[in-house]
Amino acid sequence: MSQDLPPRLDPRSIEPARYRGWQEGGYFHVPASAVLEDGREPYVIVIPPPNVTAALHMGHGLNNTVQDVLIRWRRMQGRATLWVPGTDHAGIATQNVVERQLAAEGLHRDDVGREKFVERVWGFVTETGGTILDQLKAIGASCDWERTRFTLDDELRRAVREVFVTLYEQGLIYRGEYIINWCPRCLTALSNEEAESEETPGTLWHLRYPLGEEAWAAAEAARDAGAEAIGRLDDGTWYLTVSTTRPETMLGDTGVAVHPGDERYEGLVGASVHLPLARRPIPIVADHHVDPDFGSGMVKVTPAHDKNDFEIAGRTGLELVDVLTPDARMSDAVPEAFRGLDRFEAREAVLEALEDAGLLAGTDEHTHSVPHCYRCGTVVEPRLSEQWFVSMKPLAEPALQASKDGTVTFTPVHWQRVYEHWMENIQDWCISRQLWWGHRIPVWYCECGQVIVAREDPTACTECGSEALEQDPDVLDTWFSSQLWPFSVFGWPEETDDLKAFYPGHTMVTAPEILFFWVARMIMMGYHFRGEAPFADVYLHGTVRDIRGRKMSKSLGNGIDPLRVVEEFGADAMRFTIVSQCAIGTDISMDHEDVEATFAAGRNFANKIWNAGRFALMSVGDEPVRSLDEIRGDLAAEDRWVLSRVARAAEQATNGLERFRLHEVAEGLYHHFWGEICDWYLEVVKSRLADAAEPASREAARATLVTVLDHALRLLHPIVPFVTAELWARLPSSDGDERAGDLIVAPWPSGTDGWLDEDAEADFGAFQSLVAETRRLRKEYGVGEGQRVTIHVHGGPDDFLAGLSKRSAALEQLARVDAVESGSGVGVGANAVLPNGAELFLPLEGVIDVERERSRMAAEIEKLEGLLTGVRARLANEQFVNNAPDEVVRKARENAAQLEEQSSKLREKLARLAA
RNA sequence: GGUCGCUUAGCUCAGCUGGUAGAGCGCCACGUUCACAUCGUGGAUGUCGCAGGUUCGAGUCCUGCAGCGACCACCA
Repeated sequence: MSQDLPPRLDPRSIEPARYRGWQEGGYFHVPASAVLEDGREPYVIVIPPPNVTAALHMGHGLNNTVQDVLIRWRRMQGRATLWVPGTDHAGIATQNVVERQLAAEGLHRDDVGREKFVERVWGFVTETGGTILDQLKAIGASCDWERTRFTLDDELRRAVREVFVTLYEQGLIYRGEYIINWCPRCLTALSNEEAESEETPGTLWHLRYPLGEEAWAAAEAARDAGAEAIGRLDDGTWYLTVSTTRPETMLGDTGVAVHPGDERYEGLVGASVHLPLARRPIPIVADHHVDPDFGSGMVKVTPAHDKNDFEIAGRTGLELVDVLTPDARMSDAVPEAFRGLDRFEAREAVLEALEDAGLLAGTDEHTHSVPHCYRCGTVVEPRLSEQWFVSMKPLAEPALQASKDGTVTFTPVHWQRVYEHWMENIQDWCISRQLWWGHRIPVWYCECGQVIVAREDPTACTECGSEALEQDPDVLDTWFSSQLWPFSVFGWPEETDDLKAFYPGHTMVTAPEILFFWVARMIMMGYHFRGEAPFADVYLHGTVRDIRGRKMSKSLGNGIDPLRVVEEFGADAMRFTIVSQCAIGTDISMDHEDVEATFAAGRNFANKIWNAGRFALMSVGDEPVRSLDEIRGDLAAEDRWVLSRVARAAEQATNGLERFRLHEVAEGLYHHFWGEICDWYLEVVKSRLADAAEPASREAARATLVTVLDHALRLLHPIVPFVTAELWARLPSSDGDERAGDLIVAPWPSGTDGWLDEDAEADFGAFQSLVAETRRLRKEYGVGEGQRVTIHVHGGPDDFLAGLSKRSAALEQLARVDAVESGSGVGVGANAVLPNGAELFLPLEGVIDVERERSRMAAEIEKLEGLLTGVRARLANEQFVNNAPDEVVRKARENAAQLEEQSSKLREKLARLAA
């Protein structure tokens, strides 16, 4: 059966079928009873749910490969292993997609109305949503698909309601009018996390605000005391200077603030300022927030459009004037000339008007960070608005503690501090969104003024009995439902068996970008509603970047489609490539312009596994092999060596997986398999596997080879599941040791410590260096591959030479040595000293044409010397050294040094040949 | 502005608690005898960012400097 394996691995012909086999075998599914009744230890990962409309990209490839590696490993360890898949409804993102579709038809969401719009989104999501989960199957993700969840499932709606209402009842959710981040394009409030700041070079404009006459005397005194912000216009009016990066908001100024201790402006507090353009009087107030040392020490206060100003207003009683409409145009609160202007047009218009009035004092270059909507990139506007908030401080406490006492760990550990810093400075969370797609806020308003917050939709007012209830039009931030994911997927608030069995989970694998959006909030919710953290370890992997270090993205066109990679090179190749780059704390870089080069390592390795397996299967045949215990006495040194290496590989892999050092695991196993099993063991053991070989030795070799391959395939399976499973299924069984049905549930290698054999390792290591030195000498003296040689060995450990005689076949195979003789050897030849002290002599008389080799070398030396003489002559020429460009002289010197070295090496070689 | 990180072979990066510099890809040469040319064998290439310090010994620890980056906050 193994004979029909093709010499080249064709992933397409094995991967899909193998995956189907796993699914049909039910290997991905684990029932709660496995934990609750059978007492198996669970291992649970909940997937970071991709956006329901997303298409698989390399970021998902990375994220899910890592999860699958961990899942497969734990499953093999015998844990009741569960990976829960699902998707996120992704409020803004999904709504934007459908709105764009509507726009293509010339429609706006208002044209179709809320109900129809939501229907349409559902249609879209039902039709195209979830394809990403199918795409995950192509990369081998062993999720329990029977448990697939969607954040808008009825079950999860119930969880959201329960959490909202409970938090409300506990006073942790409240509604109020505050400055929030507003996206004028998405027309919704955003959380602080959703407003991404970006360093932007901009301008700081200095504006002059005329003072009321009653303040002129104080102004003059302030000016005389050195207050540069105070001045006098041509018409004699006294003014003060304030600065802003958003001049259009000056129309909404309702005051000017100074620091209460600022002596310069003491007499001005309480005075009035004539707000230009708006032609309103506004007062000067004192507030601690103002930094007297920054700028003029005077701040214009725009309470409806700035968070700090809003707080100043709250303390000083300044009015609130909202000068912007939701889509960021100037509102009716401003003079007619500006009404309806877009905020940026208004900026120009305001500046022009101020300039005309002689009230623009000047400008400065000013780089500051400007918040942008994380979904559409529009500049976010701080805006006064009535929204729902979660009071975070009380929730953060246990979640912070969990990090500090190690209940929850972070890898890389660096993120622990970032997490803690954020938790310590946590701010309330604005959770209402002015969208239609999402979890509707479970709050109803009655005309009598009653506010009803309820788990079930109410039919009548609890106060007046009226049935005319209006539900709050807003929906919740997407992350409000995502944060419940670790328990909502198990049916919470029902106390289900799943919940009992699988909560808390174990590992959270995700990207650092959503540490605050999601991870932190899951931990808080876990503590608040379940009394414990939803997972013990947070593994934060890097970002997938292109060769120039740019994040892969659709808009940059620098992405690599994982499905294309699977199609061309196989899922194993992609997984191995990803995992081998997965060093802790580093990003993954891939060249989108040379996809083949990027995945070559993985593809080649998968093919190597395939061929090594193919060869081993052919050599071993179908007959069952003995157990190792049975043939222990017949084991050759190389058998004991390779088993010892297997034991080390297993230990190293387990250790690496436990610490999320996936890159080390991949690299270690790669070397073990390719560098030890393929390059050495298979080559050494070839002759013993031949039909003509001595039977006891052959049986020992067969048993060892099957054991080694069995273990190697198990160790590699989490990373490259397909090719390993394909081969493993074909391994002959060993007597009295029935294999599990499929590699996916074969036991993870452990307890191989008994195979460690330092003597065997030292002994085989000496043999390896002998082979390596022999090969090197052959190459160096041009002894062709077809030419058999005799080598002489003497010195070194006593049994070294004796051991070699048993390996004549291996020496023949590895180094084309047909005889080993003891003693130092005589005549013309090459020699080398091995690390163990033994001396190796390779006679060359009669092997190569020594005279010809000598004259070839001599000729080469002559040629080098000729070149060297030329270069030296040039360097000796002062004119050349003085006049030629430095670069040229430097190169000549380097060249000379190089030639000298080459020539002296060759002379040495010639001398040895002569000896 | 605060915090943290990075700087090692042409490229992408490993190097845990200090002990003779590593991998993959790429490059050069040779090789198809029976697992694999998606292969084998051999080879070349590094003042481990710069400057000091601790040490018998520093890529690894300390200090300073330079360059790059991340996260957070934000003063108008």
